[in-house]
Amino acid sequence: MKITRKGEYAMRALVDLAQNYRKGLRQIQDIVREEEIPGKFLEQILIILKNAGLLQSKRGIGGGYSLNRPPDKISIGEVIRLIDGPLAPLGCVSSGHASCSKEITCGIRSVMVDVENATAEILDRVTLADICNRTKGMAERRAEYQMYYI
Amino acid sequence: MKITRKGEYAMRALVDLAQNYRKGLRQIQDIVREEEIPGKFLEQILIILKNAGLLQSKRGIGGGYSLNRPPDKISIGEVIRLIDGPLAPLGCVSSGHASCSKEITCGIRSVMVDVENATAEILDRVTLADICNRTKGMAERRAEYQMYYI
DNA sequence: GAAATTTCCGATTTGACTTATAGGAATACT
DNA sequence: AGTATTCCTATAAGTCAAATCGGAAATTTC
Repeated sequence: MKITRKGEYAMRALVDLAQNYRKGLRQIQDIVREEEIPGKFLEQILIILKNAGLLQSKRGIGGGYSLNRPPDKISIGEVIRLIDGPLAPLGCVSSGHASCSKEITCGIRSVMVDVENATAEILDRVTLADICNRTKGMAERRAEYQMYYI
Repeated sequence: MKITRKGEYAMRALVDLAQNYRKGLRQIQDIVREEEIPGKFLEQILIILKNAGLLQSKRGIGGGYSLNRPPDKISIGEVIRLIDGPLAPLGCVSSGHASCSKEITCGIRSVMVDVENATAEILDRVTLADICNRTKGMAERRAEYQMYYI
């Protein structure tokens, strides 16, 4: 599995929206300014997220985006699968893929299934809310360090 | 982390060589025939593996390749890192990468570090010998199933 | 209802990288 | 000498991610 820039942008945007949950609608340009993501590219991404039911949107003046579920109900795994596809590092692992000539007896494949499961175990458990907390915790610890340094 | 075709070919070739460990040298064409890998492409891959010390080679008539270490001393992780690069699913996770603007406080990054560690945990532990055993075990179980089916 | 703002949509371009091929040089055996 | 094999470099071809462009549809404001 590879997380593309698209997937990274999606996560960053969602974390941004999670940090602003219940503060009304947030416009693309707000996110662009904060996260330094190409606007037109982000546009496409947000539409995907919206069509998948993760976001809610409104057009026109005063419009924008907001999370359609609480931040603790959206996992990173869900996002990455939506944007970048299956978590498996090898194509033949994903179901419905029949290219592997010796699929049934392929030992390599079975290892990659293990990797996929281990990855899913993590990414399906971590939510946007967790990311916010981690980020916050890190910022605080960093502030402490700065204190000592002075 | 994404495993490219190149990486997959490398693993397949190495497993092939592991299955023929201590049976003398094996030529590119032997592997090509068995594994259905483009010959000239495989050539480049084997050279990389050789230069990294995984393989031993000999030119001319009767030449070929063989593992330079026992199959249980070569891990899949070592191979993938060599061919396809770092195991992290996100660029900013790999050491020496300074592009992430908010690197220190980036919660996403810390999750990806977890994924990288979990992946490495598996891939660095599984060796070519393990793959051979898994493949063998699967083939046997498959044979049993065939028996019942008749 | 006209104008302004914002999301929505599709096509297209650009660039980088993976995949593969081509041609020959170096080496080793018979 | 001749043949078989690995080794090396260049380059073509194909694929896909990343980004841009231009405009359509919806919503609010005046």
